[in-house]
Amino acid sequence: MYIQIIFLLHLYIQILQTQMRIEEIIKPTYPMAIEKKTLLNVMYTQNVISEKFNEILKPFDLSPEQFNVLRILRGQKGNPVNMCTIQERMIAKTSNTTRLVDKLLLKDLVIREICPENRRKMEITITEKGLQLLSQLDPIVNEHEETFAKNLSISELELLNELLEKFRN
Amino acid sequence: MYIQIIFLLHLYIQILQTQMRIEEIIKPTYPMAIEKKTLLNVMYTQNVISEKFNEILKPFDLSPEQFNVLRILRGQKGNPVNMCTIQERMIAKTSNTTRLVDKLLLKDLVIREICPENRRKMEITITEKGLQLLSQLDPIVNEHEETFAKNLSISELELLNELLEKFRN
DNA sequence: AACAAACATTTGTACATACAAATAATTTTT
DNA sequence: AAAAATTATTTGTATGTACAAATGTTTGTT
Repeated sequence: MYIQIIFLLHLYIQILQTQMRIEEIIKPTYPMAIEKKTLLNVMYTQNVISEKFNEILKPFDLSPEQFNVLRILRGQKGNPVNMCTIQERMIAKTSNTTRLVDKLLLKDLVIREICPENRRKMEITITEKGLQLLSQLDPIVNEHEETFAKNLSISELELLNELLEKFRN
Repeated sequence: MYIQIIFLLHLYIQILQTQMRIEEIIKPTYPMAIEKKTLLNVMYTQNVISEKFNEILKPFDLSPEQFNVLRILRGQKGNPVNMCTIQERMIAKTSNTTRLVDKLLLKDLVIREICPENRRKMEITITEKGLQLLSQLDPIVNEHEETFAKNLSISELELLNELLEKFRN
């Protein structure tokens, strides 16, 4: 099954930096159906991207989710953002914005205040320290994104986008 | 950033079943660079696949990881598998096979015995109940995998695989 | 045989997801 | 104005990941 194989693949991520076809990585005993193989390939590719992104954030002591919240806050250009807005921007399913923001508070990356107009609401603002951290990360994150695309031409990238959009219905 | 946007997209998964381009989903204020867009598209597509797979498993009270372990055990055709083999097949990084197997034990889907030849080792075997659960899931999981591919021709699928392999280096 | 090293698994901790329930403030209804 | 409904956030619980340390067993060395 693909989940099973996906994780098997993890083994190889650190070892192999060269381009490999999915069969070379998972070495199935029987030839895999193209349908299954494609699904696997999407899963695996996302995995590689996430792995690298985690490595980028690790030295900055940020989780991808914390980074995510900081980016949302910066996007508001200094205006405070309340919890439910952050939540909406992150996921439909109620993840735990409260606890994420707690962690950011401990690191002095954000400020949390009660909204004077509506005391149910909280106003979260990114601090100068938070902004500095993000600007430190900006070039690294941009480089990360561009690295993946560099092996494909513009028209190949466009084609890949089209195929992915068709694939997921 | 893509993580930020990826989760935003979640909002739309339940609402939209029709084919959409990535820009229509995330509605960026400025046109997104094709490099960033492609990365996003991979992340989002994996997300859609995982979501659907979770939904499939939920009525069976199985997590993807638990399903994964059961599949590994079935693959051994009745032979017991020890913890480190399961661990290897799942991930390089030491995830928590012990606690995953604990959960499966509670549901009587597996048996855990001390290996008589080497008392450090544990022998994990899938039970009849576990096998029955998997065979119930088989057609649903297969259908799930094939659904995604059905909008693409064989040559498009092959092309998608090639592009993904190039993309991740 | 005793000690160290290696191996297999378990346990602990911090953090994240997913979901449900609780709490508190505000708005709507009667 | 009081009760009900809605809204915003927090808290709780179960589960999973990621990583480090602890435990128990076997193997290798002297």
